[in-house]
Amino acid sequence: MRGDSTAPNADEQRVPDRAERTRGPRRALVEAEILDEAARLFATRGFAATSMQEIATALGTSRPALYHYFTGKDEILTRLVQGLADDSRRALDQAAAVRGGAEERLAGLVCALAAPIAAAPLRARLIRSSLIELLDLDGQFAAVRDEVLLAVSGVIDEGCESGEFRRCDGRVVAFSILGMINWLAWWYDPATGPSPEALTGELSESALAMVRAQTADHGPVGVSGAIAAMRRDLDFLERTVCGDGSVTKS
Amino acid sequence: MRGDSTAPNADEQRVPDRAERTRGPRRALVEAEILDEAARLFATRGFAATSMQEIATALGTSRPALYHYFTGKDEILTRLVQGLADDSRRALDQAAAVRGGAEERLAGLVCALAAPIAAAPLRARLIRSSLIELLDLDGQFAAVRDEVLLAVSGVIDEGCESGEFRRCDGRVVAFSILGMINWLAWWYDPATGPSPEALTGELSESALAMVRAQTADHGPVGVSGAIAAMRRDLDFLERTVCGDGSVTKS
DNA sequence: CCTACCGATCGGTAGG
DNA sequence: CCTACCGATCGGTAGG
Repeated sequence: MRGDSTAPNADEQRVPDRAERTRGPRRALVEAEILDEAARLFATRGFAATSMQEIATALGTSRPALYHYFTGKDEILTRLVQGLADDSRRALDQAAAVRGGAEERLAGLVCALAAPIAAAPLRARLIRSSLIELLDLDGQFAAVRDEVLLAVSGVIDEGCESGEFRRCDGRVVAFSILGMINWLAWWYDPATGPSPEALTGELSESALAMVRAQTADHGPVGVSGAIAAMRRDLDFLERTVCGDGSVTKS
Repeated sequence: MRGDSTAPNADEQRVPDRAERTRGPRRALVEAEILDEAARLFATRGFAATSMQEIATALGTSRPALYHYFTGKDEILTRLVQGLADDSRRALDQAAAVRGGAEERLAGLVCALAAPIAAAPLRARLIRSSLIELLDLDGQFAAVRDEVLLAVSGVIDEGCESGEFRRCDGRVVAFSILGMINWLAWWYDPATGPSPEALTGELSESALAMVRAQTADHGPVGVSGAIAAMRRDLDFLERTVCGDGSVTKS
């Protein structure tokens, strides 16, 4: 545990923004306002369908004024997505500090990844809805996205081999857990739903239940379930007996 | 039981399209081509960022020609989303025919909901990326979306009360399972990943593990455990496929 | 920070 | 007369 120095809110207060260092606190404040309003509009209307005029009107200012703080619409989106990438990186750092078995480390990952999404669901929606529209961003975000996937699938594979977890396709289950987490952005409302703490607890519990080794008295469900189970077992045997990496499908 | 008339592929062949009935088979074919190309472009570039010219160019035709088949860009998106809504409704019908305990019914729901997404991930992305941009569609899709949520959370609550499932927040877990399923559209590639059948099997297995009431003792692990598990699965398949006589092909 | 204004391009439709 | 299109251009509006 690294303590609360990695908490997003504390971080924003402690480390001065780039804009604050170069142009003063006033500019940083206005930029934050613009980013917040733009995030809300991009998330609800879409990036391409949101005009700079709409952002200006929502802020009670003129459209050209926005160009004093940002070079254009693209830079606003870029800054927003960079903030989301920073959230993911902080979550990885925080989860990497968790010691213990595969269960504890997976729970730490789920909580750390889900917390920033639960804190600002509207912003989190931007990842899927606007990486499409500004293709340059996808390259910037690909690195941290791959790291997240590797972290989750890695701890699942470890738990699989140690026997803590049931035999499963680490990649598919990792995507399933990430889907469970990321989907938060499209349904969770802090105002009407459970508290963020209760939510992250429930999610990590679900993720652990998903992979935890269980007793064998429940047979596989249906023919497809039995075939899927045998396929998992074959994959597991292949990895264990034949070694690692030689026959993996990317 | 409605029988196999609810299978998507069979349905398209058996029941003539609206366009086919009114304007002939030639028109229905062209409309399907336009819809397919538009879905690909909308999913990769976004709805607002895709021009009618891009759709026409990709099809090797002129832009005005598109207006002979559709009144405009909005109608193309509307038709696409209606097709996705129909998929969800067919999935609900198919899952409603499954008899058994909460486990079997939940597995049926997961398989039925995941199958059309696995079959056409690019199309499925439209739900999230373009309901934003055409607000009228959200109202049309809200009904079936609520039905899906109620079906999943309902069967979870039932399993909870009967003791089949662990105590959990049915709403949160339902959204988690739906997130796991819907996220498929953003990572699953039928060309490089597991087969759709293996995938839906894996997903329903994960969903069941997520909610199943668990016991404390762990099953056998390691190579011998995997072999023992496969022997159990083979026995199950033998009983099901050879004993029953009717091999259900899903 | 506004007013004024640009080159480019949008979705949709005319006549033939 | 029908259908299935084409080349050219409409009025508005986008980001900058």
